[in-house]
Amino acid sequence: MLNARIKLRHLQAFLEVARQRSFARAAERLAITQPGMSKTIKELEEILGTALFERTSRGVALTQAGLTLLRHAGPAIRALEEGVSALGEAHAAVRWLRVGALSTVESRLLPEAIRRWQQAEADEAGVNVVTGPSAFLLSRLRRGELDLVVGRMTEAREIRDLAFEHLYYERLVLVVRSGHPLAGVEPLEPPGWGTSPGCCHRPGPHCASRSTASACVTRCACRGVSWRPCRCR
DNA sequence: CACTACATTGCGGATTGGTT
DNA sequence: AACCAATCCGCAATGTAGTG
Repeated sequence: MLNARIKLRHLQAFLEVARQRSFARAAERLAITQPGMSKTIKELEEILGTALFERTSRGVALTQAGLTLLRHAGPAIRALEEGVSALGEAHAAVRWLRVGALSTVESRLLPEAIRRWQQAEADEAGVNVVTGPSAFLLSRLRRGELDLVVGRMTEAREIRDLAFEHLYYERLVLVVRSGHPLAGVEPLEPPGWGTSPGCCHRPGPHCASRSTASACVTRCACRGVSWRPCRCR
């Protein structure tokens, strides 16, 4: 239980002195007198029963106890400030739409979509965009940390219990080396790939595109195309 | 030794908060 | 509402240590 004698002013004074390394400068920053600052710190030290600063003729330095308090008081005060700030935003009725998007979506589709949405909404709602792999975005969506995700269709298991809507088709581009039999073949449709061995990114521990690879293999197999997933370097 | 920069102490008025 | 103790904070004086 926090000692009831410890007030917010004590912690604010402590943090400012720790920042400024000087009672006088900290007092100036907080708009109190230097003796007032000295007393406030002394009170806090008496309450805690330990010295927080080493006094020198040229200022002050944190003691080990001061460092320990700083590690906890700093985040605590910041959390409090953020809480008060959040209440202020809620009071001002600021709405935020939290959108998860793949990097390709973020740069191409999203800017125009956000512009249209804000025009349609005609209010002060803001948009907070988070990018990352599908699995990461979907996990945040499930935890309620995102309002919606714009990404690729993925395995049914990952989108189970989620409402989704098909937005668009994405054009895929086949890239081959110079001199490859498929280079210059036009139009290049899957049946025309013949028996050419293919290379497809195989998901590893660093990659979450398992669904992309498996879908690729499945679709090619349906068209009688030999398609061997391998790890590209 | 004088000056400067800093912290500490004592005092007192104003404010706050709990109790009746 | 009145009372009172605790708290807050400013002013003035004082102490300490580094510097030229």
